[in-house]
Amino acid sequence: MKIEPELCRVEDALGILVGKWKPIILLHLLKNGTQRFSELKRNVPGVTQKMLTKQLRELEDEDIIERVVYPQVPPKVEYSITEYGRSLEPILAAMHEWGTKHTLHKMEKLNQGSL
Amino acid sequence: MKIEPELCRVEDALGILVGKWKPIILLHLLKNGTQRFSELKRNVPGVTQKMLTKQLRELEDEDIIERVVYPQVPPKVEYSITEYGRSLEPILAAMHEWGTKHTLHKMEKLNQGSL
DNA sequence: TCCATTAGTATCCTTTTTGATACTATACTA
DNA sequence: TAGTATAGTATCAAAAAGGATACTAATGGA
Repeated sequence: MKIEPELCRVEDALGILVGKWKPIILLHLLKNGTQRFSELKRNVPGVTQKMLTKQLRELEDEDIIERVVYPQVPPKVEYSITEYGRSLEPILAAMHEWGTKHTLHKMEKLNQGSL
Repeated sequence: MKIEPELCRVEDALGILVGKWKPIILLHLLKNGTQRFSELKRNVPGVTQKMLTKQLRELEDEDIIERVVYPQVPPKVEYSITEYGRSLEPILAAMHEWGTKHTLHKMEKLNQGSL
């Protein structure tokens, strides 16, 4: 690898993905396309309104997702991945793949421990 | 992408990389090979002993790095990436690449704002 | 004898992140 | 007229992460 630690930009990508609910939010938007706030809330089990709002705002601030407000009552707000946000997909896919292997790796380790 | 949000293992990979000093520690070990504790401390500017120890322990617990203690005084402890830990390299590389583009993206955005 | 060296711990403190809960506006419906 | 629905805020509390500082053991060297 030729990443010079001094010029490292890993943190930039990491910073965007870090947040208890961000990966799952992104996966839902990538998989299902545009979603309303309430749909996301249903799809992200356990998240509170406050946290969902916060994570969405942070992703929006980084241009990863787009927020569209319809001027009506009750409110309607739709969220979707931006073109730019879609560029995170390979990273998410790589992490998912690695994570899957890592889960196995840890299970093997546990089994060894019990022999 | 075919990651089902319900079966998502992104968090596993993310969890291992998250920690204020972990990426830079990993990059140094990947680039320079085995390093002593004191070398890492020099190479990771700003880190305290406590944090360096903590992050190293966490990486060790996940089998990403290996710790070898030499029974001598003053102590000598060497850290190195494991084979397994090396499998994170593509992810780090992808994040670095993305992060580099993201830095540019943000600069463009700032410039637009000042027009 | 005193000091430096190394790889840590121990303690206390601050900051950041996350969570629980209650509250809001406004239109539509029963 | 009371209740429902939506996308939030506000406030307070708890937990997690990070940081500052001081301390330790044992050896070699001045």
